[in-house]
Formats: sequence, C-alpha cells, structure tokens
Amino acid sequence: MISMSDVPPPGQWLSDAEQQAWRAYVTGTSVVGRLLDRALKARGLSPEDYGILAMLSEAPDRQLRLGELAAQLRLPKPFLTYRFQRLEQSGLVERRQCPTDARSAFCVLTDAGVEMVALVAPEHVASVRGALFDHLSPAQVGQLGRIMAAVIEGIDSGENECESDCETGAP
Amino acid sequence: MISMSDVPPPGQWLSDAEQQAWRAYVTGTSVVGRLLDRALKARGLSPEDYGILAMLSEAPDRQLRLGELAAQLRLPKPFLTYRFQRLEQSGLVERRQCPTDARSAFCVLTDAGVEMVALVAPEHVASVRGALFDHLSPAQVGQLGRIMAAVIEGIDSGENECESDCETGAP
DNA sequence: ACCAGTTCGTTCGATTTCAAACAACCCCAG
DNA sequence: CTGGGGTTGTTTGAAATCGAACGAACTGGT
Repeated sequence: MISMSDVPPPGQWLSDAEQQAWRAYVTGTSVVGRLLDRALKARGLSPEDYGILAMLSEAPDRQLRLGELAAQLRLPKPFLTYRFQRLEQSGLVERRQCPTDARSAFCVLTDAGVEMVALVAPEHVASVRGALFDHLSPAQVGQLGRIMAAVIEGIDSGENECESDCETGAP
Repeated sequence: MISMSDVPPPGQWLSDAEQQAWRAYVTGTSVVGRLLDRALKARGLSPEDYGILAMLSEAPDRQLRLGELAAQLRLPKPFLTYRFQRLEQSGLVERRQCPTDARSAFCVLTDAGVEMVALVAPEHVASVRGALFDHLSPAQVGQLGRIMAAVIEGIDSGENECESDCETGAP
C-alpha cells in the first residue's frame, strides 16, 4: 500500500509520511534518550561512561587503547581523555603501560569496573525495554534494526571521503 | 517469519534481534544527529536554536512565551534563557513586553529570523533526507514513523505520573 | 489594602564539552 | 643514525549546559 504521499520527494520539502516520520523520530529519540540518561545518572554515570565501560567489558582482556575507544564510540579524543580521568577517580578503570608503544597506554577495566557493569547492565537493559521494546511488536523490532542499519550503512558509505575523524589534531 | 531469537524477552537480557536493533539504534541516532548538527552549525545555529526558530515561525504572530517554548521543546528553562540571549544578539529574535503580565515577555521572531528560517529550512530538509530518508524505502519510512509514534505514545502514557517538568524551580 | 502561596524568568556556580595547539613517540628512507 | 612525516594522547581556553537559589509579579482570601 503506497499512497500518493509516499512516493516522490516533492521538490524541496518532505512528503506527509516523511514529515510524520521525522517529527516522531525527533521527539522519540529525545524522549528515549532522556529516559535512559536518567537511569544511568542515578548510578553516577553519564551515557558515554556506560558506553566506555560496556565497550571495555567486551574487549579482550577488558582493555583497549584510547584511540580505539574513541573510534568505536565515535567520541572526540579530548572528551575521552577527560571522561577517562573521571572514571579513574572512581576506580572503575585504570591505565596500563603499553610495552611496545610508549605513546599509548591501555585503558583497562578494573574489577570494580566489572562489578559496576554487572550491576548497571541489567538496569540499563530494563530501561531500554521500558523505553523502546516494550512498545514494539517483534516485527517492529526487526524493522527498526534493519532501518537503522540501512541508515548507518548509507551514511558511512556516502561520506567516507570526509574520513572518520573524531580526531582533532588533523590538519 | 518469526525466529526463535525474536519471541520472548529472555530473562534479563535482550534477544538477538533486540540486541541488533538496539546497537543499530544507538550508533544510528548518534550518526544522524552528528550529520544534522553539522549542517546547522555551518549557519551558526545549534540544533536547539533551530528548534526555537522553527517553533516560533509556526506560532500565531510568530511569538510565544518562554515557558511555552521550554515545554514544547522539552528544554530546561535556564537553557532557553541563555540560548535566547544568543539569538537576540544575532537579531533573529526579540522580546516584547506582555501587556497583561509584567513577569513574562513574549519571545518573537524578527523579520531577520523569518528570513533565516526560510534560508535554513530547505538546507535542513536536505540534511534530513541525506541522513535518513535517502537510505530508506517508502515502506520503511512508514514503519519508522509508526515505530517512533508507538514509542512516544507508550512512554508518555506510562509515565505521566512524573509530570512534564523541564522546570527547575520546583521543590 | 495586604499578606501567603504560586508562577515566571534570570542569575549563579560547578561541571562538561570540544576544537585547536601541543608534546611525545614510532617508523622508515637516506 | 638522523631527520621528516605520521601517529598517539594530552593540555588549554572558551563556550555551553543545567541544577539550585533567587527576586519580581500575579492570584485569591481576608
């Protein structure tokens, strides 16, 4: 079922269906984001902090170099430096010398960090359910996954001429 | 087609399909957001600025009170105060005394603001296309709209006990 | 008129964010 | 071994963000 409002990109504006989808997307992502942030903040973690911990907890030896983290999480490097210091002060994470390259140090998850992830992850999953999946049918879950995957794929392939910065010292 | 990985919420974790959808959602929204921000920033506007201007441009007489803006856009009030000053300096908006209530002043879009919206809106639409709709089939556009609408509906109905704050002086 | 109680928006303070410049280091050709 | 070119992560400085406290102004009852 394709209605007239779906078919062509009319001139310079969005079709009705696109308009509706866009508005829902904007406020939806905003509301979902707010909900997830709230749950994490109660544990003293920013959403990015959780990303860092989760990424490390899945890495081999629970360690990654800072640049890898930045690239995977698509965060600017100075931001990671700052945030990592904060996590260090909480004892969730620590640095370790890289034996082969004195420039870079490994970012490793401490045992306390592992505990924190074990504690927070289920809460976070519950938040994700409450914010997203509880309101969707299984079919819609699949659709959402394919849609966002297509978007990522489309953007990544369409702009690799602008590289994958997240670097700042790159003139 | 429903595979075993789709059906039940297994215990305390996400199904494979949910896992995939969630990851795609997180990085997808992040990437899309970055893309849109970039286009607006080239005009000296933050995404919230654009929201403010767009909201005002659709309001009767192109004016709203600050509290209304805060509520509609779901932004904290001090944030709006600050951002609005910035927009005032650019000449895109201005305040006007409310004749019946000396506390509050109207936020109105100037002619320059109208021009700015007219200039930026098409660019923004193009960004939205480039970031989102260009990568989706018409069917997927409809799916996305319904999915996000369901999410908003679900969340709003599920937590209206926590009111619609965005206020800060509320003890 | 007058005094609580409420609502409106601003100000203050501490934190967060990030682009640009920077220092340290690796690699490799000459 | 030495020096250019590319990498890695940090420092810096300015701007943004937002919770909490604040003052000013409307409201309704007495």
